[in-house]
Amino acid sequence: MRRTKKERQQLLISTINDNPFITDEELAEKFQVSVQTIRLDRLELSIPELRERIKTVAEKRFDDEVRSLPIEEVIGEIIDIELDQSAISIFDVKEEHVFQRNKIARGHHVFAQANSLAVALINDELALTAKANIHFNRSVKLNERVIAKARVIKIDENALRTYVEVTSFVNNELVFTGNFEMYRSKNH
Amino acid sequence: MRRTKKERQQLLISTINDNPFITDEELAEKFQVSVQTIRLDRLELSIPELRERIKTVAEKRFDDEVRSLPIEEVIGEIIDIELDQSAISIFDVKEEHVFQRNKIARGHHVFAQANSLAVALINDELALTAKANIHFNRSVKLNERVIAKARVIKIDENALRTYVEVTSFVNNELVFTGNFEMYRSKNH
DNA sequence: CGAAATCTTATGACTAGGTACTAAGAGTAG
DNA sequence: CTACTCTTAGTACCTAGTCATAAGATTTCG
Repeated sequence: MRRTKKERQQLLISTINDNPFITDEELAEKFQVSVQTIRLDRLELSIPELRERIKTVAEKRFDDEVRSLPIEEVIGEIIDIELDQSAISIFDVKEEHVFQRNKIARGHHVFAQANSLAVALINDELALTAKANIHFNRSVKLNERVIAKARVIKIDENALRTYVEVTSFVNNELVFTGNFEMYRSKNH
Repeated sequence: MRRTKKERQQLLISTINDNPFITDEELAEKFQVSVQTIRLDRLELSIPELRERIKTVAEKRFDDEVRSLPIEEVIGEIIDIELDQSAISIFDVKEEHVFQRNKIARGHHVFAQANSLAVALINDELALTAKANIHFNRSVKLNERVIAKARVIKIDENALRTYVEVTSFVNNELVFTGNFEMYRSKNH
């Protein structure tokens, strides 16, 4: 035995882990044992065969793609609204909204909450965002609840524009401010 | 012939495209032709076999993970990137991204593409949006393809800020511009 | 030391999901 | 009717395995 069985199996785990695309034959070559030994090792360690490993990696990617695509219709739940005046929504930050690495919410979700609240506030069937000036005051983390408050600042009947200010808080701490210039299709 | 060859092959392409995990046998069943016909079709269309397809999907995921930002955290598909310099992504507007009434893309999706591109561009493990100034020039509609181009304008080493400009186009027509002030954790 | 236990290797039969090639029948257009 | 395309069938072969059995090699223990 060049290495003990235990040593080899430990190495096998980490080897496959950082390259799931390796075949039993390559592993046998690498560890200078027979292919059968590698197969027994995999059996003992419950490591699936190459093709299954690849499939798992591929499926994971596929799931991620499907999951990351749709941002729901309205981001956050509107709990109070007075058209053309003010509105409030809450948004709970979950796993799917944060960067895996540091559990900080991706900016576009916080923006999306504010933006969709601004859209909802406009009493018009066609409300679009024309411009926005936004500011992320502090980062929002996993499991925090963001409360966004939107307020109409000005309505410009001629230019068909409505100006909305949105401020978002976590525990009364300001995390985001945004000034939205919204387009509307009809005079009010 | 239940369908013409052309029709079948077109359907084959899209079927495999949205489920690369389907076998020839399942395809044969689906199109009510023999397995051999499916194989001839794949040969003509240069569509690789199931295992190769799965492998490609898996490898793509693997490659992406190695890069500075995992793919599932990006809205749109990054097709070109030079860290700290420029990047390009494409985003196809689908049903789930538009207002039901008028089939216009919700602003936050266009923003999300631009914002996540700006994040990806920063060569740092912690890149966050601090501020943004955005402008929606014209509305984006269902089935349009948005091409976002991001460019680093300035890097402020002291303030740990990187300024990124993103311009998004549909058929060479400007639909969105955004100026992002990005926070980074480390000096470059 | 020798038997028992563990570890390693070999062998054979079988599998999925194919490729590559040959052959033949069906349907259609000129 | 012939020529051609399209479809189906069948064979041999491939990879990267599984599963089961058997036997050799090595280590451990009494």
